[in-house]
Amino acid sequence: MNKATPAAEKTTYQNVKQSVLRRIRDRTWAPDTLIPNEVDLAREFGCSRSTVNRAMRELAEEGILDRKRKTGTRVNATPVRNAKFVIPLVRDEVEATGAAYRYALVSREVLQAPPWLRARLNLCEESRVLHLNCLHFANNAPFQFEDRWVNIMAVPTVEQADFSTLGPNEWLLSQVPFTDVELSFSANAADARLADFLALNPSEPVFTAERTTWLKDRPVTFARLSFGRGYRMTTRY
Amino acid sequence: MNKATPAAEKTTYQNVKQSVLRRIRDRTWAPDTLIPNEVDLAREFGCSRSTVNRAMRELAEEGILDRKRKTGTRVNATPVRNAKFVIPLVRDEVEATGAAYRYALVSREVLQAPPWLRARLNLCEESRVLHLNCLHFANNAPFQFEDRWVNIMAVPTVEQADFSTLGPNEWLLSQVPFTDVELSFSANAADARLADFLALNPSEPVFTAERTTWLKDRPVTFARLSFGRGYRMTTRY
DNA sequence: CAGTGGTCTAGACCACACA
DNA sequence: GTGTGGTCTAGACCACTGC
Repeated sequence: MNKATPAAEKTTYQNVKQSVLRRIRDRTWAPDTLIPNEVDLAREFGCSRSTVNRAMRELAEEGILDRKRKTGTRVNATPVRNAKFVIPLVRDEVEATGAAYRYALVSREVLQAPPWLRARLNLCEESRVLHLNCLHFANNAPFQFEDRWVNIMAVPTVEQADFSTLGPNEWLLSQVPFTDVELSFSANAADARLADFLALNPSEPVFTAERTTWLKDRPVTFARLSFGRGYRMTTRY
Repeated sequence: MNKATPAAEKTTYQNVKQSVLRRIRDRTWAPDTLIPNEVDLAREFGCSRSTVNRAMRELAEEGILDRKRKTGTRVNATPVRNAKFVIPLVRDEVEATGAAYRYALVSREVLQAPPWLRARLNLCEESRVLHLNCLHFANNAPFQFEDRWVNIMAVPTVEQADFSTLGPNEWLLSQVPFTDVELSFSANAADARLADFLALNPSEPVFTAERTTWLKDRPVTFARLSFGRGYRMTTRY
């Protein structure tokens, strides 16, 4: 095979994406412009329609283009960019920084679901829940405080589980499937207990994540994760 | 045409995704299991390999599966789920709640880039930047304070732009292309100025987003967006 | 080397949305 | 009706990677 005389390279969907992005950037196709249809683009780029389709579909998923049947494809004027965040296990997040991960169980109790939780998870009045408080450390400094509630009816085996060495998040992930997740981030002031656990000053700001998961309309668990001082969640795209 | 006797439906990639997810949930394919290859799955599902491929590719993108050539496709033991956040314009975010959006320019000045900004954006010493402070209101209550810095060398026309009625974010989006974005969220305490602008108590926690954008290695702008009391960023998947 | 996923093709039919 | 994107197919070649 003669590598010095390469055959005409095929146009890939990546090529098409790059070309389209270039035209958008250099304003060949300004915002709100209607761009040619897939058949024409395929002819122009010298590739099949499927290749163009994949390129355009991905650009639409990324929020760059807006596609509609019959109307055609338009350059999105306000690129409502989708930021993707990777939500790792605490253990992985800590170890990724090179720090040693340590987990500790703070408390564990089974009780009737309190009203606020019943409302949030849509539980009936006599629902029993497992309530856990845990701490996750990075190099022995508190990294995350986990306040977790598990719906026992949805996960009966949770009552027998031993959470003294393995965190509930890892346990649940390996034991319980889920279909839906709601994730919410906010900034809150540390109360006395939280300040204590995370070694913060009272009312210091705390980055908070709340996660609720369901298995087909059945609530499984609610967790409030409070992060230590200086935590940032970062992404690039 | 007899609709009562529908032809055998074709298997779609959505069907395949659902089937695969079901098998993962009911532990037919437990975590870490190696699942059949695309050719076998196509035969089993009665569809073409391309259809299976698309289903599996999307599940891998979503973090459910882990795919490797030669090795095959494995069920991800720790579903490092990718959470997608839609990052809209402030205007759209406010108006989506039904509130009236209002924008106000607080201050505007051209100056030498301060050292911290030079370091952050990798600017040379004599770089000039436009510094803007803006407020975004929802029903006349402060919603977001925007502290923005624009690299004039990257966007020369910004010096002539009028930001008294249109926010810099909207202006930049419509005027300047970009290739890379870094986005970072954190919780911070309000300083006196911020408390003033956002009608907060001093040192109250503030949800903060910082966004830096580049156009091919050339830094374009850095913005720190501080949100008013009670702000949440939420997503479902 | 051989098995797996990654991609391209050419053609086909369909679903939607606008006129 | 008609034009657009959405998807499926059957087959092909390629690229990576573990043996």
